[in-house]
Amino acid sequence: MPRATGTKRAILDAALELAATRGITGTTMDDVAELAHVAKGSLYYNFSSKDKLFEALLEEGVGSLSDSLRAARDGLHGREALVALIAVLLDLIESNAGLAKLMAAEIFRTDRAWQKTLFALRHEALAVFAEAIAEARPATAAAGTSGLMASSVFGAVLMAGLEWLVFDPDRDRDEVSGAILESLSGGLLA
Amino acid sequence: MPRATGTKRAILDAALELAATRGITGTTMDDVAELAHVAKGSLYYNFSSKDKLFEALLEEGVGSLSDSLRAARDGLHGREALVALIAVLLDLIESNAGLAKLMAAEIFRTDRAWQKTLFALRHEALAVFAEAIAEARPATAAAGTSGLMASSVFGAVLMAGLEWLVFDPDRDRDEVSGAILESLSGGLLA
DNA sequence: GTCTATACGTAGATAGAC
DNA sequence: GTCTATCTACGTATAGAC
Repeated sequence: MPRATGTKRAILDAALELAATRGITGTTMDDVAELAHVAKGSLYYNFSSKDKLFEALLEEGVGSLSDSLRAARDGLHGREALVALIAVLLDLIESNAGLAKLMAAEIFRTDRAWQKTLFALRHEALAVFAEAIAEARPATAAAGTSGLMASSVFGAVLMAGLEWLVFDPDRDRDEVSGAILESLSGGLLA
Repeated sequence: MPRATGTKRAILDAALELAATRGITGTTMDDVAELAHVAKGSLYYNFSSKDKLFEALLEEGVGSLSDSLRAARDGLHGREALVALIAVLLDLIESNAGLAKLMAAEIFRTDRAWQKTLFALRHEALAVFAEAIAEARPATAAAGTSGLMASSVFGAVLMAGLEWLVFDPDRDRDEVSGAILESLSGGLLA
């Protein structure tokens, strides 16, 4: 997602890099300022508070996640659409490992200032999966469980993807992709 | 896991309850002392530091997770073993939602004082799944991807389980279980 | 073994020069 | 729009009474 330049960009990038390993609460504004090579005052000029800074960060990151997923699904149907979504999600996790870690850490917290924002974004991203699942399996849609299955699939990709990037980065990407697809293809349980 | 009584128990319970929503860094020793109805001095008498307190908490929680998984798998083979593991994991998440949230938030952080402990415990729990997968699918074992598939399955159950407990608690447990099993049975991709 | 009181460092935030 | 300097509050940890 990092694209534009300027102070805001540098701050957001630094904040993400730090929070990916230390968590948001564990990341200080002094650390962010130092890594971004700006003074702390500039942080508060560009973002009114620490909460707003990280809300902006999550909004940008998770928002673009939904966009990428929608684009990947575009024009595809049934099994094809789901396979494409899984592949793109894994790509996004790989190229935004920091954001993925942050999401994994923050997604189930309910006490945050930006809770509503994150909830809405999370819902948007999962909805893309849920829609694809509902379309592929009308019975699931009727049972009202496509949302749960979307979480299940999303969780499988997220956890396996981060396992790979954090603890086993030398492994080949295709192996990871293959393992996820096999686990979701009934290779284990069918 | 909470079983014994006494000050240590009260402290651990309070710490878990708070950290489940605020995260560990966001939980203060003052808060823990207040909720546990003990003075802050008692915290430091029973645990030498905040880090040690939470290390003990994770060790107890994640350690018992591995034990429960091993017990569930005991005597079962192939598909049966995996279905049992998934069911028990969902049970454990339901009855220890706080710990599950904590795990989700901490599992991919690499800067913690207790990192080695948590890594080992995580590995132990995943190993139970990996062994069951390797046994059920020798081809997977040969390819060396049973660990990745274990993560994938674990992530599916964890994410769907927390989605249920945190955002959709009124839903029936069997629906959740069914959705997870279906997503892992190839209902979507086969 | 648990309490109260306190020391010490640090984090978020602001003021005002440039 | 960015900087330096500073304020204030709070969090971890300790000391010492009971």
